[in-house]
Amino acid sequence: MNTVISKNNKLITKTAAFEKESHLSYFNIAVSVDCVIFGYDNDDLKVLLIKSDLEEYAGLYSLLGDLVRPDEDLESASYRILKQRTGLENVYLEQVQTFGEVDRHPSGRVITVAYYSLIDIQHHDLQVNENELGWHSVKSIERLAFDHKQILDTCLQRLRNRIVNEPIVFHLLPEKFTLRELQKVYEAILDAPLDRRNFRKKIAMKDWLTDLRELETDKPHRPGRLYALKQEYKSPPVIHSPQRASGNQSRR
Amino acid sequence: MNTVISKNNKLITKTAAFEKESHLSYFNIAVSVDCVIFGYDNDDLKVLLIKSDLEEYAGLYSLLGDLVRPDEDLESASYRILKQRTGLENVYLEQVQTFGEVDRHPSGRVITVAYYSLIDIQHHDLQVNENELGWHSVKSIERLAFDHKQILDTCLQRLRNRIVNEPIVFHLLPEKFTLRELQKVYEAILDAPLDRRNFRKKIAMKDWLTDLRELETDKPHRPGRLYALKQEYKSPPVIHSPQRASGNQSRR
DNA sequence: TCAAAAGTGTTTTGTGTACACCCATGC
DNA sequence: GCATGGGTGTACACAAAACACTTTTGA
Repeated sequence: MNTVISKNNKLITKTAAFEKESHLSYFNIAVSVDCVIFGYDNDDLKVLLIKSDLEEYAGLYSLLGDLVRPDEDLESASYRILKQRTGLENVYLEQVQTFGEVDRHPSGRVITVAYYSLIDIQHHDLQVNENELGWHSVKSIERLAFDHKQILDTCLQRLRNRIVNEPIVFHLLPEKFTLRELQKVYEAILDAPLDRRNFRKKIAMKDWLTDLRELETDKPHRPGRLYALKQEYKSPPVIHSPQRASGNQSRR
Repeated sequence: MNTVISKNNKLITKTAAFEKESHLSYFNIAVSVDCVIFGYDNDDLKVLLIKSDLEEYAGLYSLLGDLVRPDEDLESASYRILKQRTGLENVYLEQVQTFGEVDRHPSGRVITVAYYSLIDIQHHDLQVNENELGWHSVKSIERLAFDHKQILDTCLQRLRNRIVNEPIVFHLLPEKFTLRELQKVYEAILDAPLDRRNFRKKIAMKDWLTDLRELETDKPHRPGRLYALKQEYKSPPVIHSPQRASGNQSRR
């Protein structure tokens, strides 16, 4: 934005300071971030929710979010929430969409920037159950506080689109995993069964994995090979969620 | 729609009221929308820009944007800008991403929600040139005020992804058009040449068009057939930009 | 020896891509 | 009759999808 149109439509050059003064009255919209924190456990895609503390939504759960502070970036706010709630620092985070309907929040005008995040549910040291914070099966969720059901649906759809071409589901898994485990993650996210041979072929083509030449243990059946994501794809978390083209472009 | 919540609104419980009070100091982030308004003319993708009126960015152009008012939705703000600047009301609009770095705006903390829009450049009745408002070839743009170059790039990437599967480029064209004109729009957006026969085959497969059984006129060569987008795809503008799956899903 | 899952290939179908010739029109 | 773009089909390569049997392990 540059600009408010002056009444007489003249081009007025002004300093930023002046502009700030003249628009102080607009500075009364709050900005929050809401994080859809996905985890995977027991062949099931989960999301981290907390009991809403607003009476308007008594009994309903909501996503984890907080107001953005004036001196913090949107991503920083999301990482702050993730750290607070899960104790994790290096997580995958992607901005999805901003929800800003006038009446979406009963406390006043709050627009919220939605992020989703993928974490290894086994691996965090979070304070689940404190404040009725806990994991919920995504499929079973029917209502949430605010417009959070819509936000969840939007983020889930984005996740489904992303996993096809981007090596990100690995954030949900431990370091070492079998192809069966990987397939089950995909099936849980897509909520659809996949053909085993075709799945393995497709994953092999992506060339994302290293064969660790180890076998899983303590399974009551033939053990599977263990794989890990190749180092080059273990990128640091995405700081500024980029647009990704649907094909063809370079990889860092 | 309710607007700003009054201080003594009964619906606000202690908790909500307390939350608002305790966070009043956070209510000083401004929210803006910025619109990347695309047009198509002379085989070239254009974007509508205005000379920045901030001294910090003297001489640079910027996107069209404005602060969001406390009582207006994000989309409403975008439509307001579009109406103001182009006179058009029923335009295609899609939310893309929100940019919120602390220091992205010299006037203070302003986070901005980026939208892109597609309009028929011939058809609007806009006040171009007033305030140095005008169309610029997207390819030629090297710098913009603020982070607007990044916003433009992000929106362009989104547009490129969308046009493959969604019948939206038609918003850039007049009602009737030939397949050559359509192909040129795709080439301009994708910035790549396309094979004519393959292009026609692909468009035919989409089944988006009606053959009007008319020919273009006044061309110094064999006239092409005129087509129009099928009525069922002439959807009203997208109010709340949805997530679209990348494949496989049903078509209305 | 049984239960459970691992591992593996071939065929068919559809899609993407490369490529060349004749046709209709205005000038 | 020539310049300009309109209109069309085929062959190949590759990816997606359907589909079944043998192997390995622990209990």
